[in-house]
Amino acid sequence: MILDKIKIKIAEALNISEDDLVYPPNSDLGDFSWPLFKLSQEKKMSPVEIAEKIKEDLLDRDDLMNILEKIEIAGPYLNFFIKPNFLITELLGNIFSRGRDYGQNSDGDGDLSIFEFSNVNTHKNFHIGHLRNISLGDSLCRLHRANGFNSYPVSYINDFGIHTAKAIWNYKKSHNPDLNKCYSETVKEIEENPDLLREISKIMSDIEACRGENYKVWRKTRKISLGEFNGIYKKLKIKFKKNYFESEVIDQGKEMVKHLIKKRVLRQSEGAIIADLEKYDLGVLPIIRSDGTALYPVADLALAERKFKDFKKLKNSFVVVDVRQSLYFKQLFKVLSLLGYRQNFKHLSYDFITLPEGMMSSRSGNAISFYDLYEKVLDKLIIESKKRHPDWSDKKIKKNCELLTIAILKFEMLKVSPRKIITFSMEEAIKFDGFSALYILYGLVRIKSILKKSRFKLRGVKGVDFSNLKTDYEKKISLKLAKYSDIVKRAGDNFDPSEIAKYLFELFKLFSDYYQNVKVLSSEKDTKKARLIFMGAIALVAENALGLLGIDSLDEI
RNA sequence: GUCCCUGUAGUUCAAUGGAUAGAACAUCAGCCUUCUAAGCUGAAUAUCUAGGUUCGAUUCCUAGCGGGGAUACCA
Repeated sequence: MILDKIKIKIAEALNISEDDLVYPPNSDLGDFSWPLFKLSQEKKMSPVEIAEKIKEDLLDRDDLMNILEKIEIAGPYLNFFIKPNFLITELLGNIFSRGRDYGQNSDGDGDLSIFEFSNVNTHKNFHIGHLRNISLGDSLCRLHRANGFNSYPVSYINDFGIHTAKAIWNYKKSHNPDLNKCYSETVKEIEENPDLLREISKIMSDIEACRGENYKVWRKTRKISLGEFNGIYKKLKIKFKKNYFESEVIDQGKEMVKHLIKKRVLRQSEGAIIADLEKYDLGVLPIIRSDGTALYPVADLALAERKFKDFKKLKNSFVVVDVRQSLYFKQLFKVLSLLGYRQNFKHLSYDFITLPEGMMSSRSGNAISFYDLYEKVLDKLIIESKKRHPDWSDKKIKKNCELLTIAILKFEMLKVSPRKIITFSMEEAIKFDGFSALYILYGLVRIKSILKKSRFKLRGVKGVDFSNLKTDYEKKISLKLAKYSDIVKRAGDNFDPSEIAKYLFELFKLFSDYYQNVKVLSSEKDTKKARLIFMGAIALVAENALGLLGIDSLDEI
């Protein structure tokens, strides 16, 4: 915002587009920079010659020199330095007047968007792959909202597939409440004895027909799974606007399939029902198996229709699912467009989590469960926390560490760009230094501690003299704070929360340096006041940014 | 075979086509009578290969090589 204003002024004075101004790689070089390569070619003059001429002209312009401290020539670049006092005064005024909204924009025009994520399977493990999915989906939804969209999270739970029948087959014998174990045991048995598939098929058709013992067991085990999921959502503080279940849309989906066959969008082939999308270069999408049972798209078609019923005026329907299903969603969206849907469907893909020894899967039973990771991180934090705070009660330590655990886990999932594979190692996961949520929250706690000790109450920033904030640290941090809105925009446009995570880490690296070298509480009266307000601004921006990642801040660590 | 993603330091990741390619981890050496040392400071190491576009390429294009994924009845 403030930087845009300054940028525009400089660009106008130079009679160039503001996009021609870049940020120098190093802040010692300047705050904005104009590379002169193009101009020097056009004019057939050396960049230095041009730079000197332009610099002379600019120095005469009072309107510009009110905001600029100096202009320097560095080789083929013309570098501009903003007056720190001007920057800081404008910036802090802006931050405190916008408050919780600082950094947001209204680009989305309030368009209604929904983000479908979670996509967990009942009767299977909630593993760390789902943690990535949920952390990402939630953050993307928040980011979208910060960019002016009216966005809501919805969940879709697969409680109906053949995997439920497989889990139930073993559960009926073992009564093991660990349903994932039941599932993987059955998978193993089927490998040895493929004839079991007939029994599985019988269970599946009983579930579909809502009849007998199998259906009862399905209800019971489904409830166990959903209870577990809800516990995790609660811990992660994720609230969905709407919860969809495969079992609730499947019938409607079957009706739609009949209709689509009549409309010749779908047809029979090799005993199955398919959507032939060869002419769109999208291959073939199987919809109904040759034994008559439904495949994934049946429910997904109905789900799309359900969404439009529940969310009138829906403009964007986003689905957060891993990258392996890219082709599937292209096919599905094509079928929906053939059906006449004109809204924006988008698959937001991300790469999966692998283990150092290879792929993770519920099938083989080697997936790391959410709770396994959660407990390990929590235990480690509690041990450390007890060492640091012998005076804290066990209850306080536990509560604090639980909040920290969630923050750390979400941050780990979000700090990597969605298109990167995360190779998970438990050893790395329980280290918390460096680029981690703990580093950021720790810095924030230091700020809060200073503010608390100062007993200072902020009553607006109008008329406050910030000219005492003249250290290089303060200028660097101010520039960083000023760039926040650009980051929100970019992260939103790219659907990439890792930009926010990186931003936070960079901001707190600057802060840690500042903290180490500049004292707030012991500084002279007016300087102290200005610095306390400055601390408040950093905390505000940091909490806004953490909010976009779905992370709450703490008062003490 | 075809399509998609990907290749940067010992490892995990950065770098709107621009200046000396940045961090973190690990390793080594320092910093607590001073706002929380889960912190700070300092030290070594890297763009897969070959072309092309450009004043300028880690970034864009082409080919090759390596890794991962998808490719009709798994989800």
